[in-house]
Amino acid sequence: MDMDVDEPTKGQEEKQGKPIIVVLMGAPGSGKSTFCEQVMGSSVRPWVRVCQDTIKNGKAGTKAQCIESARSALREGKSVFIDRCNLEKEQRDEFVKLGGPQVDVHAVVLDLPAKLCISRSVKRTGHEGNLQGGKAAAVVNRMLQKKELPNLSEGFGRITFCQNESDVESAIRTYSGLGPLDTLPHGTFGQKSPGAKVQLGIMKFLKKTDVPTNTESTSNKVQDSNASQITGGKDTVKGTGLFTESGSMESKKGEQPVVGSAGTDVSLDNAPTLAFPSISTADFQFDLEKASDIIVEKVAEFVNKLGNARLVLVDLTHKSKILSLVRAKASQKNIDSKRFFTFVGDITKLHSEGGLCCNVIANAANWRLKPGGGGVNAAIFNAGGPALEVATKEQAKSLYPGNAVVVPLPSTSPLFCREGVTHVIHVLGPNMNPQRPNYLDNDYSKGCKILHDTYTSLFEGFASIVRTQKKVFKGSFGNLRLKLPESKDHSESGPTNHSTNTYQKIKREDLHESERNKRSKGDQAEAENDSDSNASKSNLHSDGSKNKSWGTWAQAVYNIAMHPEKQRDVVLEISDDVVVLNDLYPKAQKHLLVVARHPGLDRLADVCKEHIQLLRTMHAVGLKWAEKFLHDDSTLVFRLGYHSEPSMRQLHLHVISQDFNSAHLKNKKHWNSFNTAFFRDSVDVLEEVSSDGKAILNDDESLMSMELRCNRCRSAHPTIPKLKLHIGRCRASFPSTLLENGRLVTAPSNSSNDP
DNA sequence: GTTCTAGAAC
DNA sequence: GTTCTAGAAC
Repeated sequence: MDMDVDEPTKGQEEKQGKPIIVVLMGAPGSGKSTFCEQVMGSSVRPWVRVCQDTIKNGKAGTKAQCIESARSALREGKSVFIDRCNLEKEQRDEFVKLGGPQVDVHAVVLDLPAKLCISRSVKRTGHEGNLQGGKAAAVVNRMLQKKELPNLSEGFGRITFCQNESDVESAIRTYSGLGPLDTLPHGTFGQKSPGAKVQLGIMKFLKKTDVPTNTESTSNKVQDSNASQITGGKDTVKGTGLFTESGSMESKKGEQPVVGSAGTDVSLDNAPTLAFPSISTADFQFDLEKASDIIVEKVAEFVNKLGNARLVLVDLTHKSKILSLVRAKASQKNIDSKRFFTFVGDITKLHSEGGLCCNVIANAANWRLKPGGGGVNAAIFNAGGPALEVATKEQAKSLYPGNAVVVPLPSTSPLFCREGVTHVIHVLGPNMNPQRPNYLDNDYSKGCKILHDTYTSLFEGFASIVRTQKKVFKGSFGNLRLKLPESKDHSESGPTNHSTNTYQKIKREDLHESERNKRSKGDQAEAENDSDSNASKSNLHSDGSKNKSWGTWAQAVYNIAMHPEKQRDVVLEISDDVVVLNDLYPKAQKHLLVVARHPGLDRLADVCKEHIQLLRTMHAVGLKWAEKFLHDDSTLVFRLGYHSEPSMRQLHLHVISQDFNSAHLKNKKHWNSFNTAFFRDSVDVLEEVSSDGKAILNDDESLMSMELRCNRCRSAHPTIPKLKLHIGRCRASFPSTLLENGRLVTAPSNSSNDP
């Protein structure tokens, strides 16, 4: 149903592979050039950066020059970044006009805090626009006053708003990941409050200093300062009537100086807030009394370290036993109810349905960090969408009980747009449910320790987010004198350095870099000694239409053919025309290669009439070896032939026994490359080349994904292991086509030798 | 060509 | 939870 709608457009777009023109918008210092560099540095799509600051031989040029340069790049099928401020609609109009049915127009808005842009502009020394020093602040300020945020009606197919570093990173990832034919969904992404002049993230902090003059209605204010429980949901309107359950706290809290604290409440309502479910007490069946003790103990430990940040324990129902236990114990411990309280509502809809702003939510995850499984985990992954899944994968692949992983939420996630959630912290608590992994078998001494660790990891993860946000804010608005209390511990460098990230893998590319350099140097040295060194870089087919470059790994057979004396241990036979060697990864009991030594003959496609004698020699040599093996084991059956499109450079004839009994035969391609039309029997190739001057090639990729059929009885098998099981037993005779024309090579008196 | 690994399929 | 495939890395 969905497919019917999606398929036609998708198909069209894939065929066309439309270039994209991305109009970047942002003040100097907003990171436009960095954005381009980062995408272009890792993208496989051809990108051109059109930068007005450098367009005239490295010097600043005109808008017209940019338009012309963009137009010509698009004509060549390249995608284009327009790297200039483009803050006003009029400045963008002509770039938008470059779009059309053949070109997709996107906007990426780097709407970062003004102070951040200014401080970057001031600091930079080698900026291409030469906007440095004190002038920068004035220029940036003036430009931002004229700022007109784009909208789709201007002609953009897609607009991405980035309001902080993590938005920018997410947008970079999105564009870096685009292959040459990929397209992105249309629409507006990442805009939090359309038309808002002040950014949400800043409002959060401005509130506190703003209070005296702030007349804005605080529609989100749901909290009575005496209350320890707040209820979400539209029907359960906020009011003192709700708080009857917390009567025991009221008397105690009443002693606190709450009068005149309304302003503080407003600021707290916008303070960094972590909403978390009770860990391990639902599906993992952890004892509620013990769990509530631990929650309260950990909250008491952290709540004062977090400045004005808040912790909120969330459950779905008023009847929640864990909520009432925790409320009671928190009240006994005199925990500040403004900084910690319980809340009834859906943790994925705290803002939209409960009116509670939480920038961080915790997830009671599973150890694989995968969606599903029901409960909070399923709900959060559902609400977070694919963006959460992807972002999670980037941080960690699994989680041990007691640990947490902080995941910055991309702006494309609905949780980000709708609920204002910037981070999800996955935690895995101890499990007391025998049906679930890591069952602790009622060992509560272990269980309690793990639950302690879980909350410690969770709250530390949250603390690191708070610290990072504070740092960004201080860096850009230091002159506003924030009233956020300092936290004691500055040793952690931020959420991405959180201890649980040890699961992250070091990129393989980095490890291989030096190795790769060594090898390519070696190849070069070798190529220089060869008369046909060009062939190693690009290779022209006989029809002249097709170029292919061979990877380093694909040169091994070629190297042996050219210098067999260097690799005597693998070579079985050397003549002027051929070398014979055992396939390094034989796909059957006997599997040889007869390799042509003729330079420039990379593959069957390169073969023409003049090579017929060479092909006959190769066939004769292959046959000789097959017969030798048959002499030792008459039950073997051989086939001689070529791959239509080989993986290894240099024409080679496979001599392979038809048992395919080998641990190296592992996948569909291995099987199908020897058992479909992709494999060209040597006898047929000889006929074709002598009559037509060239061999027929069946190099269609689809042959490699054909169903797996037995080479004798032609029965189909679902997997390689099952196929191998079958061919180990199948004694059916070979198909008639193989029995004709000498395609199969058997022992001379094979049948009479059978017992 | 292989190895590695995520994730689909069972 | 395990087996198997497929895609990307070299």
